[in-house]
Amino acid sequence: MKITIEDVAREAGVSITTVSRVINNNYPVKEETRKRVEEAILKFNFTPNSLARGLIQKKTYSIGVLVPSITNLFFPTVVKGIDRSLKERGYTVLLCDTEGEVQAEKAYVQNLMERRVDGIISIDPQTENIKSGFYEAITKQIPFVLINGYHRGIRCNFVLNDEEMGTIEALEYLIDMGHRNIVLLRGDHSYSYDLKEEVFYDVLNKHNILARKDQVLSIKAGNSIQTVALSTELIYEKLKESPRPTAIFACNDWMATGALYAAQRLGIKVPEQLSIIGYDNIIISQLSQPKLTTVDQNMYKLGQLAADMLQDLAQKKMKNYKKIILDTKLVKRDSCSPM
Amino acid sequence: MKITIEDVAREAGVSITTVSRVINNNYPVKEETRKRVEEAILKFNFTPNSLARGLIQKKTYSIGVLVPSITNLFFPTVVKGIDRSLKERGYTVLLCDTEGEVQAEKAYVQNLMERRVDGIISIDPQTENIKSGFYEAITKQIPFVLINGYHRGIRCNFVLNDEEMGTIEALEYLIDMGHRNIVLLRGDHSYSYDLKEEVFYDVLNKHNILARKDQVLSIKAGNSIQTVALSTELIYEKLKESPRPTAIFACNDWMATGALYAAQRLGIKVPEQLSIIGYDNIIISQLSQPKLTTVDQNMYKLGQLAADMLQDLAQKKMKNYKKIILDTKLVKRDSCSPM
DNA sequence: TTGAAAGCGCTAACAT
DNA sequence: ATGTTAGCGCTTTCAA
Repeated sequence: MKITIEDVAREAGVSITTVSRVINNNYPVKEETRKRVEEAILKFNFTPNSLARGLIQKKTYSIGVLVPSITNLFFPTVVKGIDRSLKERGYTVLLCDTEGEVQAEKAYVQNLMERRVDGIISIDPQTENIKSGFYEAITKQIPFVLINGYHRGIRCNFVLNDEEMGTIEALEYLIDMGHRNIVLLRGDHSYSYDLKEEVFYDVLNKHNILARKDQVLSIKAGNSIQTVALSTELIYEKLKESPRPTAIFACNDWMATGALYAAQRLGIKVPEQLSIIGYDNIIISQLSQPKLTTVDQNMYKLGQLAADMLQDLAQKKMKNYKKIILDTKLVKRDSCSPM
Repeated sequence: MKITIEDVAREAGVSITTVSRVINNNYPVKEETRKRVEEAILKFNFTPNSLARGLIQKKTYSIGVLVPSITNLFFPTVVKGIDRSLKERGYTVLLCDTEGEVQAEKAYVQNLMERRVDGIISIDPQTENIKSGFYEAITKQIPFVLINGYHRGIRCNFVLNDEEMGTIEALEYLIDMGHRNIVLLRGDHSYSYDLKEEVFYDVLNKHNILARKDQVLSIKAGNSIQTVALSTELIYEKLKESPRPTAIFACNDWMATGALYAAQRLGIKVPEQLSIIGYDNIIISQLSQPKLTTVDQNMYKLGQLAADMLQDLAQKKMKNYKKIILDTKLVKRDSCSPM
């Protein structure tokens, strides 16, 4: 049988109240009594039951984190940011890998609420669950923060990357270097890709560059190792065209890597004959040769800020819905050069 | 105020027991009554408190997972394996990132025990905590499984990679291809590196190849993006020697990538003039050109098996300490060739 | 400085 | 098929 506070109290010859006070160190206890209690705790190897405590205090010192997939290179860093920020305050993370499924996401949230977590963070949530009002409803029930994802007119707390600015900056960097024939490489469907494509047309227009539909290329699997091969093929064909594009803006670093390989296969020199720019600044962007110029999302900070916001929410420091928009940063490495 | 089972009972005009029965669906309830209860639950948006349930049932449907660092490319896949296996049974993962610190590891375990998790899995734990008997003690208190790490004569449950066999297979693959001047590239300190170095000497001896000390190269930061640059430098110098090594066995894929870059910088063709073999089969091994031949650790399966073992432990299906040793597999790609 | 007792929200005997 | 009641292990008034 598991040792309880009562066993300890009996052993030490005090009441359970006193034992509780020793454990929590929240009320005066005579030094001698404390010593006796501590000895009993050690003797029995007593481990307080935090379920019982949570039941009373209505606080579990745990928070739920939803991720589409923990094996995606993007998310572990965000989780780490959350973890580091929360750990200092004694919180533990319940990790929920939704596999990007709408239903799983909802089920996990329900599960977390039953577990009475003190808050929930959802990273890159399914657009459907945002638009349907599901997350708006959750926001009314529990401290809740969304990282990235669709957010137009949504009454939730967000920590966002400024994907718009990031995209603009990257494109104008290319344009400033004289590039006019720029290809946008994107994935199949996601709010983020749509946004970038919109911005792509806007920026080109603004600079009086004609943007043709066939400059936008889209691949199926957008965010995994397969993306590299798919991108390689698509860009390989594209680079055979004449006139040849002089720059490629890839919606993430996998795609950029694929584009790089396509160029190398064709003997096209990067960056001399072709500039490539990625997005996300995941670890592989530092691994290719040349290293990829890319847009840094500051994933770690994203997590940190979300965790901090959750704390504010829990302490009712926030009255309204808040959106924090985080600056992106163009990381200039070796895959871009002037015409 | 939070809704409780009592509010629901009152609303539905039944006892709390009946509500409990509807929620858990574990005793017969008249169809009409059930309907009334369900309506009340919906009306109040009632979410059962799993802390209260856990307190009674002495079961939380949660397990703790310790990782040295979730941003290390190796661990997310293991975690995913655990998660997938446990999710089916309704378990949730408490993720604990120890940053590879001995004390943090112990503190997390204590924390998890207070939370009354149903079991704990520790991935690549600190050798010190194994040798000190800390984990042996834990094993007596709660279902507990270690993934990898030191295990000689330790009374704990293990799921292990057969690093010994993996190393032998890799080295003999090189030797069979005629290589005699082989370099071992390893990290600073870790049980795993020591083991591989031991095996290295053994295998070379067995094949009557003289193994000199200066064929073993060691770098500080062994398992991150920095490893690449460090390995590049070290191997760059080594490859300038004469006679030049014809093959490199790297203790992980970061190191192998670094070695590959060193060769490329010197204009040495891989695999024609130099064979390189990695270890782990993390995602970057598929990204380099040529793709790396490497030893697959089957990280996903490692996680799955640990989760399964935990279940057996919880159901007392296991009487003794068990060690599962998982086969590694040599993944032949494009970085090795005969002399 | 310490203790007695109520109760957190639920499940599980036991009754009916 | 449903209800009554006794806890699960702890914290927190309230009293001494």
